Amino acid sequence: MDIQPLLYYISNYVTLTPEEEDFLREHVIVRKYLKGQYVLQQGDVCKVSSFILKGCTKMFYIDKDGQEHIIMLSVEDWWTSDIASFIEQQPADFNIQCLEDTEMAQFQYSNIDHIFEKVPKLERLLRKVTERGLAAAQKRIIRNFSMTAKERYLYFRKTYPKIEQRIPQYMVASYLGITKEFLSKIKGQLALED
Amino acid sequence: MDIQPLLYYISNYVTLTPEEEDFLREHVIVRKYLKGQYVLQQGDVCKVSSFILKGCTKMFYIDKDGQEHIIMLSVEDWWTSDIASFIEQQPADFNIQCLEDTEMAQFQYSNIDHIFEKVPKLERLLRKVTERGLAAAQKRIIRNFSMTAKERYLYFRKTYPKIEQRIPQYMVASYLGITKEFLSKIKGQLALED
DNA sequence: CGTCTATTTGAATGTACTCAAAAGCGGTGG
DNA sequence: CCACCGCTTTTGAGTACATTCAAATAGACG
Repeated sequence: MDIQPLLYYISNYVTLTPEEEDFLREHVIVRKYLKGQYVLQQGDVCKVSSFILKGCTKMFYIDKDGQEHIIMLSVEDWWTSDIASFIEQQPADFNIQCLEDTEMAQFQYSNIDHIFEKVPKLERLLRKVTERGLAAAQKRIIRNFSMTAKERYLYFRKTYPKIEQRIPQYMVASYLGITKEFLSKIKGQLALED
Repeated sequence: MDIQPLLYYISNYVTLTPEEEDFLREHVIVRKYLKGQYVLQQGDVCKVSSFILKGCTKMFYIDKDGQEHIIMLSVEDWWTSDIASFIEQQPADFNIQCLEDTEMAQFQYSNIDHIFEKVPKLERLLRKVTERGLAAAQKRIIRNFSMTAKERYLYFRKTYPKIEQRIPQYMVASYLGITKEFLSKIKGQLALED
């Protein structure tokens, strides 16, 4: 598979010349992972920032009690990386694991400055993508503060209907910041209400 | 006051030539606000991204029950803007208000593309700052999921000791996502433990 | 069909919230 | 200097939302 979905995605932000597209093709790595494979493990340095061409991943954190907390669920046309580890090249706090067989286009830390220098439009792209990510993270913080678990679940279901169908329920619970048992009870309640 | 603190801050990320510094000086607005003044109000479009030269601000959201939730507390050398509103030029969900007399260096949406075109290093700067902001926001989401209110308060106190002293306790509570009453009880508990 | 994993259900518990009232604190004016 | 005002913090009782733990049920897959 080639990077067509990435090129199409990029065209929503900036317009690349054919030469720039070729340059990009030569400088990103297309890589396939199997379901269950780790793209990054807590403690390792995050060396790539990945665009998902096909498949699905979770980024999660294991806390001191051994509990898993999902920070982010990513599907096609989303990015995934432990950005703190990537920019500082320090050991990652987070894990990234594939929930399906997954194909990614990966930007490597080792040549990203070179890429940005040759094609400044890509730096613009990454800036804009990161800005959106930050805006989304801030709104998520607010939702976690101002909504009940039930409201957050309904929001999730409405906003990412496709994702809910692709992953087990206990992962949705983890993404929402609640236990799997409580999400089950919420769903039970909602079923009664209809 | 001039933009010296901004220039010094920038030097941690990129190295500007004297000409570029002059260009920057001519293209940012230095603006003073009094304590209590709003930099941005929910519903208005966020037209500037502000670097704090001196003072302190809160960015907050008023939910449907009229409750205030603080997303971000900013002091000297921090940025503040409703980034979602700024990048899309859509009505803001958030308010930004000064907690002290405050001076800011402001980048305007209307000429930011021009600034980035003339001094690409500034686009690099803003990309990096945004990346850090995103990394911090993700870690905050995780803290809210994996720590109790007491642990979050201790983390806040340890990480931002200066900020705690500058703002009323009920705002700290709002930033931590708890009620002012409960934070008071946590502090009572901690006082007993020593 | 059996095994493994995911989901549901229930009882007991805990963390944090609501509401109401009291106490503390800083500034202002008499 | 003290009395009062407004605002912030503290305290307490009752409650709500969500968790823990244990057990039962359901689903997926070989």
